[in-house]
Amino acid sequence: MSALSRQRGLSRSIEDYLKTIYEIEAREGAAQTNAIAEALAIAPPSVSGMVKRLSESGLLEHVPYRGVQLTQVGRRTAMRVLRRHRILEKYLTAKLGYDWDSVHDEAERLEHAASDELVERMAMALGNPEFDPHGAPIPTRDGMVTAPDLIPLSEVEIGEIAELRRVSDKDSELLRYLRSLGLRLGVVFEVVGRQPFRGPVTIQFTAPPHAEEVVGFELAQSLGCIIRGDEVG
Amino acid sequence: MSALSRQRGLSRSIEDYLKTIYEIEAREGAAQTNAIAEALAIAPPSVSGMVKRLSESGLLEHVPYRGVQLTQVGRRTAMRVLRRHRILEKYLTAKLGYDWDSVHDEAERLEHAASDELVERMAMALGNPEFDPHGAPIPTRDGMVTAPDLIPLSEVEIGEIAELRRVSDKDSELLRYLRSLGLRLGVVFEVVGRQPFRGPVTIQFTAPPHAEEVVGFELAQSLGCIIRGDEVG
DNA sequence: TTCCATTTTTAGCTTCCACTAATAATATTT
DNA sequence: AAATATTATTAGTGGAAGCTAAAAATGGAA
Repeated sequence: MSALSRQRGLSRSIEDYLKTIYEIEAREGAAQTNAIAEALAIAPPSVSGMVKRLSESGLLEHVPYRGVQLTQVGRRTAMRVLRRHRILEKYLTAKLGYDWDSVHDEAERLEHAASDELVERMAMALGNPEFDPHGAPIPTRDGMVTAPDLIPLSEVEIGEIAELRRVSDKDSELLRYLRSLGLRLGVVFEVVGRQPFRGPVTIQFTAPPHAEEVVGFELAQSLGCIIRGDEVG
Repeated sequence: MSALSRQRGLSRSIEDYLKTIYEIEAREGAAQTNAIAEALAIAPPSVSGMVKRLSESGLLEHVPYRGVQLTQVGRRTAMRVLRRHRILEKYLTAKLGYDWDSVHDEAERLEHAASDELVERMAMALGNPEFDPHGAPIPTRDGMVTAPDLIPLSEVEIGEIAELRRVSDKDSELLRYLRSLGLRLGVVFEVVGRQPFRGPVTIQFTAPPHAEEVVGFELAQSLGCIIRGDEVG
């Protein structure tokens, strides 16, 4: 019985690995060593070592040279960390005046120190929110997430009215840029132009002053929207 | 230039050492190895090792076989940690429903993860409180503490009216016991009995229902009071 | 199929920070 | 002053988690 099997005593590192692996797995099916290393900004051999320990303690399964998948236990742990992170982000913005571009780093550190009790108290104080300030769904206490079906802005057709529902929380410079464009969660706009060959998307806000903005294709891919219906021709 | 000289990058361990050394030093003039070890619940040789590293990086001065004193830099750091801890305690009790007996452990972990910015936002949200939930003074941003002059309950004379102003935050069982006696901060009582030879102190609350309680000498030593004036004979 | 690029792993080090066992220095008592 | 008790330090170890350099496995291209 390894040292990992303490009650809540998973190290900061391990929590970070599990959370990261969960995210990569959700995106790509399995998490490869290099992808994990890059996401955590550490060297690949360090990942190999940790993966071995984590699989020995039953948190994930590892097919050498293939990749890694969380076990039930691993996934549940990852969800707990993710819940902590997202509730913290929500609390910090809602109650302590943080902006969506500054909240990630703070939550990143706090998620390893905050007890489940604290996080549940925060959730309570917030009225059990379903989404964090970037639109990411907050897992429930029993580890369920239900992400609404969103469409990347890059795939919204010309003439459609869409609402911004989700952005990535990772890059704070990008988040500041989005805010400067008026792209906050819940904002509604019409797609008025789309250049071919992965070209930029032009949008026009439906609310006055109906500003028009141009968004690069890559960025547009990362913006999750729902369609609000077509404009009346 | 050692690894310690990073911006805010003092490890959790180091922050704990500095805070603990500050507290012992405040109580006893200098912090001895064994006292530090006991306070941190680690073995004395571990302290010897860390003390060497800390003194090499200028955070404290060490006279072998004598003890340890913080330098200016070390003291300032300790005060920052202490400020973080106490504001966190205050915030958690004031805003998130924690009790004075459960708040210490949570703050103990968060104090190493919370940024100064977060702590200042909390302080702001609280109206810049001067005391934590146990009556300990919160250091200012520039590292000043002014502790009011308190008298241990064990030294309050019979017939004097006193107000409870400070308790230790370390032992949560004890804090629950105090609460069960009605001994909260700000409560006012008269000392109606004092047994000699370090015997118990009997108090009677001035507020209805004027309950009488008996407090052991050791406990009475740890309760900080201010005298509110004598009873009118 | 053979070769090359990519991806992963092994081997071997380093730092941090704890531990135990043994030793040394200081303080106290006789 | 000698003997004892207390206190602190050295010496050596261990685990967690990172690193680099070198080797190995895999998969795609020639």
